[in-house]
This record gives sequence, C-alpha cells and structure tokens, in this order.
Amino acid sequence: MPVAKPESSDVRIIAHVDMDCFYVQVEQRKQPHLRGLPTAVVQYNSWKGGGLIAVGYEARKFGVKRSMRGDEAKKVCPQIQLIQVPVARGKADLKTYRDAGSEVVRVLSKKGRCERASIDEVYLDLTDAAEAMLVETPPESMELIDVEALKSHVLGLDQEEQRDSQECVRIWLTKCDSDYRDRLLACGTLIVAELRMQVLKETEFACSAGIAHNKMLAKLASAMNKPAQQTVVPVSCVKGLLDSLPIKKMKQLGGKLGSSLESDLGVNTVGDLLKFPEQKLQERYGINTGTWLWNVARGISGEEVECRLLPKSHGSGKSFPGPQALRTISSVQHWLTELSEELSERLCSDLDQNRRMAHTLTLHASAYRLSDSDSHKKFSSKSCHLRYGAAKIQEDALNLFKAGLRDYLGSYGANTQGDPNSGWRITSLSVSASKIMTIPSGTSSITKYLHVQHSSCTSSEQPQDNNIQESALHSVMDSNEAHDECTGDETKIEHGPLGYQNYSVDSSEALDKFTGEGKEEKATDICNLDEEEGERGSWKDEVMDTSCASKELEKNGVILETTRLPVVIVESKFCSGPNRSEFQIIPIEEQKSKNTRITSPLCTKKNKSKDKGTASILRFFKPELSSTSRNQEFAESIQDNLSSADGHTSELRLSDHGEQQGSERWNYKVDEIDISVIEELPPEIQREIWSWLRPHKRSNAANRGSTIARYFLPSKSS
DNA sequence: ACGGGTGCAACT
DNA sequence: TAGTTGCAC
Repeated sequence: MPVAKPESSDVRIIAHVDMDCFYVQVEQRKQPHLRGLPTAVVQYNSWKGGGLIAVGYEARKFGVKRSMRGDEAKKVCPQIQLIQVPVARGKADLKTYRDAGSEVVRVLSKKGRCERASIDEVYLDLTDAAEAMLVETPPESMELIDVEALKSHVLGLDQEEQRDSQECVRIWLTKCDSDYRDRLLACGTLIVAELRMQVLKETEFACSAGIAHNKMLAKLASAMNKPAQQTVVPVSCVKGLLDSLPIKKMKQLGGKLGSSLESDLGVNTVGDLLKFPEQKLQERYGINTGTWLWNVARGISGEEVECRLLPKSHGSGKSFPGPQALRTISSVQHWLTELSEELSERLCSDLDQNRRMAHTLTLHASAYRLSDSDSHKKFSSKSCHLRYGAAKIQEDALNLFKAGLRDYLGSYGANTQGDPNSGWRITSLSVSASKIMTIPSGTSSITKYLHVQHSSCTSSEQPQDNNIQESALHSVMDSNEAHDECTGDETKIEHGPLGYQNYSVDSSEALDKFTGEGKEEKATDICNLDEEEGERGSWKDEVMDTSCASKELEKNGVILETTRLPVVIVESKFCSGPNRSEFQIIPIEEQKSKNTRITSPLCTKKNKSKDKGTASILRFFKPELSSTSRNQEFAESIQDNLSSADGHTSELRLSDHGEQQGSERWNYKVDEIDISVIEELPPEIQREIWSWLRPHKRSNAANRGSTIARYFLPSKSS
C-alpha cells in the first residue's frame, strides 16, 4: 500500500522521462529499415504468435495493442513487423533493452539527481539546475528558445486551440512576472527539452517527458502527450487536471486499491476523492494509505527522486504455462541451471562494471497440485546467502526449491523425492539476487575505513541505506577514486581499467537449511551479532579473531569453514597497464551492522564437527606447493571455469562442497592502490597473504594478467 | 492455457 | 528477517 511522505514546502522541479515504445525503438535502431513501419516486439513466437510486449506507434494506429498475441496483431495489421525478443538459454533475454536503458540514463543523469525507475523510465530532480538557470540565464533573457521547448504542452494554456501554440509557449516560458514556481518550471521545461534532444542525438531514442513539481504529477504529465513530446504542469492547473481524471490513471491506483475506491466509495475521478476527509480515508485504508489518498486528491506528493542509476536487484525467471508445467525435479533442475546462468552472468557484469555484489539469493516458484486445482500459487519463496558462480547459484537455488517444495507439499506428506507425477506441477520459476552493495574503492587505510564504516553503520537507522556509508567512505577515500553510487553506472571509465570479472566466494549458510535439521537446530547455528557487540568489537579484536581462525584453518585445512576469512579471487578483465599493480585490497562494505548473522564454525558445534571437505581454494595455500605450481593451478582453475557466454566473462569456481557455513560480516580486499595496507594487518595474516600474493605478482605477466584479490573478514564472535 | 519477465516497495 | 502482496511497465 502506498505511503504518504510529507511534501516539503520547498519548490521542486521534477521531470519524468519515459521512452516511447522502448523495445520497438531498440529494435528499430538495430534494424533501421523497420523505422516507420508498423512494428511490435513479441516474445515466444510459438504459441499463438507470441505475446506482444511493445507496440510501435504506427502499429497502434491499426489497433494493435500490447498484450495481444502475435496472431491477433497480424489480423488487425497484416503488414506488422513482429520482432522477437532475443532468446538465450531457452528464455527471453532482455539484456539488449536493459543496456539500451543504461545508455539513456547515462545521458539523463548528467543533469540533476536521477532515478532509474524502470527499464525505460527515469525521474529527474532538476531543482538545482532550474534555480541556477533562473539566476544566471532566465528564460526571458534568452534570445532564442529552442523549438523543442516551444513544442512543449503547457497545461492550462489552451494552446491546442491556438493557431500559434508555439508562440503561446514562448510567452509562457518568458513571462517574468509569473509565479516563481512557474518560472522555475519554465526553466525545467527548457532543461528537459535540451536533455531529450541530447538523448535523441546520443542514443537515437525518442522519449516523452512530464515536468511538474512532484513525481506524481510529472509521471502523469509524461503520458499525456506521446510520443516524443513533453508536457508541463503549472501549479494553477493541477486541480483542473485531477478533477476529471479517472482514479485508476493514478500511479498505484491502477489495481485493487483503485477498484476499491470505485466500488466501495464510489470514487471514479481523483476529484471525487476530494470529498472524503482524511480521517475517513484513514479509517478505511489505514493511516498511511489514507493520508496518501488524501494527498493524491490534491496533487500532493512528497516522494523524493532517489539517486539511483542501477537496479537494486536482478532476477531471472520463466513461466511454464499450461502443458509446459514442470513435473519433475530434474526438469526444475534444468531450468534452474538456465536461470542461474543468466543471473550469474548479470551479477558478474554488475560486479565488473559497477563494483557491486549481491548478498541474497531468492527463489520464487508457482505451483499447483493435481488434486485440487485451486491450490495454485502459495509456493513460498525462499532465500539464502548468495554465493557467486553459476554452479553455486544453481545448486543453492535447487536446494531452496526443494525446501519450498517440502513446504508446499507439507502436511500432505506426499512424495517429495522428485519422482515424476507425484501430484505437483511448477508453473513458474525465478531466481533473483538482492541486497546489492557497492564495493567502495580502495582506501589508504583499512583501519580508517573500518572506523568510519563502523560508526556510520551503527549509527544508521537504515542499514539498507548505503549512501550514508558511501558518503562516510568518501572522507577516507582518495578523491580520484571516490566512487559515487549515483553515477556508478556511468562512470566506470573513471574507475580505470580495473574490472572485476569473476570470483568465488567463501561460503554460505544456505545449505544448512537442507541438511535435515529443523529451524530450532538452525537457530543455534546463528550467532547473532547484536548491536552492542557489533559496536564494541574493535578492528584489532576482529582481526586477531580472524587470524586465530586462520591458524585453525591451516591446521585442519578447511579454510572456508574454519576461518571467517572467506576468500574471493577476482580476475580483472581490463587489467591492462603494466604499471598497474595486480593486487588490490578493496574493502567490501557490508551494510548490516546489526543483527548480522554470522554462521561460523567457531560459534556452532555442529559446524565444527562437519564440513571436512576440502575447498579447492585450499590448493593455493598448501605449503607443500611451490608458488609456481600454485600459480599454475590458479591459472588452470580460471581457465577451467571460463564461461564462454559472452567471450569476456569467466567464472571461478573454487570451492565446490555443499555444506559451507559462514556469512561475511566485514570484507577487505587486497587492492593495487596501496599494498602497504597489508602491513597494517596482523603478522599472521600478512604472512599468509604475502606467501600467496608475491609469487603471483612476480609471475603475473605470464599469468594472463589476472588480478587477484582476497577478501577476508574479521568478525567478532559472540 | 497465461502478457512474460522484471523490478520496486510496503506490510507482516 | 524472510516471506508475502500489490503494483507497474
């Protein structure tokens, strides 16, 4: 349910930019001969011609609608060009469109705060830019106003009836005695026109935009004149706009809530909503939603434009309708493999391009039982710590699925052994990765980093918010290395040739769910780091703790399980410059400072006693191995696991045992920026790192230029 | 047997 | 928190 946020009294200039039939444009750019032809993008051409997911404006004239099947579209528009969505791994692959969306964001984010709202929509907060323009070059001082701005639709101007509507707009834009808010809006209009032209020039994509004082109105406006046009909402016409607007047109009211307003309150337009006192709305829909609705009726929306250019999660899913429903574990396994591979590839790109890592893997499924056809859905989603590498994701996803299936079949006690025809069907599967966090750039001092990180984390009410951390980190980061999430998507070049390609992560508590123990048992596996402990634990304490753990590791040879020093090896894709150090320590932020679950063998007797399997990473640490052979093995390991998917991704799958424990709390990565940071570490750790890194460094030229980095995490045991 | 594939946010 | 639900494109 929507929630009301107080609207600040300060005037804001917000734009909503919406790409016109985006997928179609992407295809038309790829195949220019399609331009001007009725075109639609379709996925899965097999059943009834596939489903349309985007319809070009030429095709719309024929009555072609989104959500038509390809066959229907052909009926109403025989000459329609149906372009299929690319298919990879047996499923639709939207990468092309995602990447095209990033191109647009790159242009739009140059001016003002930018929020990527979806694959083809962006919100901009242009307040600062508009204010600056009003001071420096107000519209009335301009000799020439671009025609694109003059083509704007300004609500309330009656320009549609005017013969020279552009002249009307010019007058409106340059009127210097109008309301201050309108004057700012005029500046926003000019800025947005300019931005849209830039988007067109740099990407060849046309877009529409709405310019208003808040997101809600901007969004509303952007849809009013399409394609390739922009609409402005002056304050004075808000009421007129909303009065007769069907309630369901409002964002968030297109679903059940909107229907409820219609049927329960007889509200058909936003104007109708004005009659209801806030209290009445609250009584019916709760305090938050009630207030939100009351605000909606008045065009009030305090929602901020978030500074976010990158998605907060990645998912890969597929549905299996009707007869395609999956009926065996092995078919589920097959599809989970496909989905996991796609997800893994996207995670690797994200890491590579944006230095971000996801921490949670979630599996969603839909199912039904043959016995009762009403049993659809309710296949509970399951999540676990995310381990990188397609094989691991697939393995974990399968286990999550099995857990979900057990839940699903639950009391029916049916045969869950995966044999066919045990009465269940799967109609959709998806794997997704969330809790994505930016890896901060190198610091000159791990210690400093930790102090800052620690305090900023623990003082934050919102552990999810990494802006706080980011800004805190900037204070200790080399300025030229400062990494701004805000521009993370678009400033990769500024990160230099560095890129993180692949790595294998430590371990995860994922699988302990599936080892047969119930939840009670699992609870004992988890050391909750409560707030106080988290804050008390000093950096040194934590490191010492880890170094002790790492000794234990040496003894029993179970690195990932016995030390809370999970290792990540990262191969740099662009690791180019000969002058560039190959080894990097980069601290990885971990946002959760409170209640972080640490599943370490040091705090669980169960884990101590099991997991005797040897991680393959260990090979690199075995003292009897010469450094050369370690290098060799390392290189081989990389090669062995090279994934050929796009020719420049590869995956390291270092450890492959199924019962890993531990979730990182703090991670530090060895970075080229300042190798001396290693010297800040306790001697035990230093020795281990150097023994491992030095040979590598020397032989690196012969070693395919791999950049290697280790993450390790001192964490305070409870 | 379906718009599918994604993604977000609030709620519990 | 993990898991659910709703919404949107």
